[in-house]
Formats: sequence, structure tokens, C-alpha cells
Amino acid sequence: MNTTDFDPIESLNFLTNRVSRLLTSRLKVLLGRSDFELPTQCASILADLWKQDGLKQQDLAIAAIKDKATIARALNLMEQHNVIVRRIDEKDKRNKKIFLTYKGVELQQRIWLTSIEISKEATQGISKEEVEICKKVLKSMYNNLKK
Amino acid sequence: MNTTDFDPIESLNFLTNRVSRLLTSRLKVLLGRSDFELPTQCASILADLWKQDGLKQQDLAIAAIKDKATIARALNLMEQHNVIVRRIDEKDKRNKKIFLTYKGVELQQRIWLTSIEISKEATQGISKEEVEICKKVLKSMYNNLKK
DNA sequence: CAAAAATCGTTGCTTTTGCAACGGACTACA
DNA sequence: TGTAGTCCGTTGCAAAAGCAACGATTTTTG
Repeated sequence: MNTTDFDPIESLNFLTNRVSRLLTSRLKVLLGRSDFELPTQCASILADLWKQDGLKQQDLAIAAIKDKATIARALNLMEQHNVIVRRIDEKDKRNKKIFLTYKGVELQQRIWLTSIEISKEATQGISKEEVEICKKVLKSMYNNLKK
Repeated sequence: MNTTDFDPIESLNFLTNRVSRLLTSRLKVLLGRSDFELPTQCASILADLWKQDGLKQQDLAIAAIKDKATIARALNLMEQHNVIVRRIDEKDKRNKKIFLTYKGVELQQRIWLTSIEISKEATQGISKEEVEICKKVLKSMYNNLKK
């Protein structure tokens, strides 16, 4: 085992971590310009709510791979800003279901458009085929690791 | 623009974020078993030091895309645990150069081996060619976004 | 049917992180 | 040469995030 064999930039852990961080910080900058008054993390939650209105908090915590307390506090903020609404699940009163308000949907649109813009910046000079393969591999890794 | 067009799992931001988080949490679990007494973030710093002993703190902050104060505190911990040594750069006394101790090198080895193991888990069922393309694309994105 | 175990969201506490301000050291320019 | 501006690491402070414990509710089990 030779020390010089290893290069951090060849490690998937390193690469996904840095790219993710750079994409998020770019998102923060671009959203900040158009008075996005919430912490960037909320953008991630909004994305998860995209196709699945009515999720409970626990679902969101799992989807975001974060602690449920962290999600609860983010939702508090979003509720204060009238971006989401919490409603108790009558079928199981332990759960609170999360719904987007009209303002929340608007925010989603803005985040969506901005992410697309950032993806274009990020994949400049890379062929579409290769980007697609990259996404496919990431999806497989996600499924492998998700448990 | 139709709401149903969007699926978060198709977004590079989402994918890199989740895969990175899952890889890191797996790393935390596996290192935890073999009494890795430092916060997981230190593993990332150790990786950056792999090929470039003698970096200054600012370099590490940039490499890790984190605040220099955050790095300084992580280095404090690592110094307390005799994993690294700080030495003032005599040529420019503003800088402190970071060097690994013997114990630090040992740690690196352990982290390296563990990352390889995790990568194997994560890429199970994916062809090597596609994994390579994925890494290549991530590297390009990294360079595009790094500025 | 009753008691034990599990699930969900909240709260308190601690750790981690980033931002801003500071002092010490170097550089550039007049 | 000296003065202003820049760069580096540290510290104080505030925001963000995880862990553990709790009450309320539901499910399981005997």
C-alpha cells in the first residue's frame, strides 16, 4: 500500500461532497438576490415536497437524511413565512401532514428554475450523454446506500 | 412550465447532496467502530493533506470549501489528539503549516481503506466504465464551479 | 381488554458551523 | 521609508444541526 497511490479527488466521497457543497452555495447566492428569506436548507425540503404534498415530518426527515428535530425547526420557519401549512392527520393523530401554500408553490418554481440554471453552468463543456450517465450512476448509488 | 415535469431526484443538486451525505454517514459508522475519536469532518481534512503535507490553514479551508475558523477549530482538535502538528512558516510568519504525525498517517491509511470499502458497497451493480464516467463528470463540474 | 412497545413531533442541551471583527505580519506604492 | 492595504489565524457571537428525553397517540402482544 503506497501513500502516493491515493488522490482525494479520485474518491467518490470527496467528489460528491465538494460538488454538492459548491452547487448549494451557488444556489444560496442566486436565491439570495431575489429575496429568498429562508435558510437554504428549506430549498431542499421544498424539493422533496414537489411530487408528494401531504408528507409527514418524519418522511421529510428521512428524505433529507436529517434529524427530525432539524426538519421540525425548518418547518416552523416555513410556516411563519406562510410557505407551508401543517395539518394533523385525522387517521393517525401522531402525524402532521405538510402542505404547500400558494406562496410555497411560487417558491418551488423559483428554486426549480434556479437549479436548472446552475446545472447548466456546472455541466458546461460536458456532453449530455455523459451527464446522463453520471446522474444514472448517482441514482444507483443513492439506492444502494439508502439501505 | 408544468409542475409535474420536475422530479427532485433528477436534479444534480439533490443527487450529489444525498449521495454525499449517505457516504459520509456510512464513513462515520465504519470509522466509529475502530475508535476514531475525531469528528468525521477531520477525515476530510486528512484526505486533503494526503498529497500535500505542509499546507497552510487557509489552503485547507479553500480545499474543504469551509470557513477558515471551522478548519482552525478542527485542527485544534487534531493537534490535541497528536494527529497533526502546526509549524510557523519562517518565510512568512502569518502562515502556519500543517504536518501529519505518525499517528496521523496511520489514520489516513484507515480512512483510505474504509472509503474504498464504502465505494465498493455504493457502486455495487454498476459497471466500472460508468462509474469512471461519473467521476469524470463530477471532476469537470468541480472545476467549473470552483471558479 | 389491558399492558407493553413503538411511532411521531416537540423541547432542552451540546456540538458544529459560518460570519464579522481583531491583531500580527507582509506587500505595494508613493 | 513609511503608510495604506492585504493576507493569515484567532476569537466572540449567532445560526444550524444532532442527540436524548418527553408526552401524546397508535400498535402489538399476551
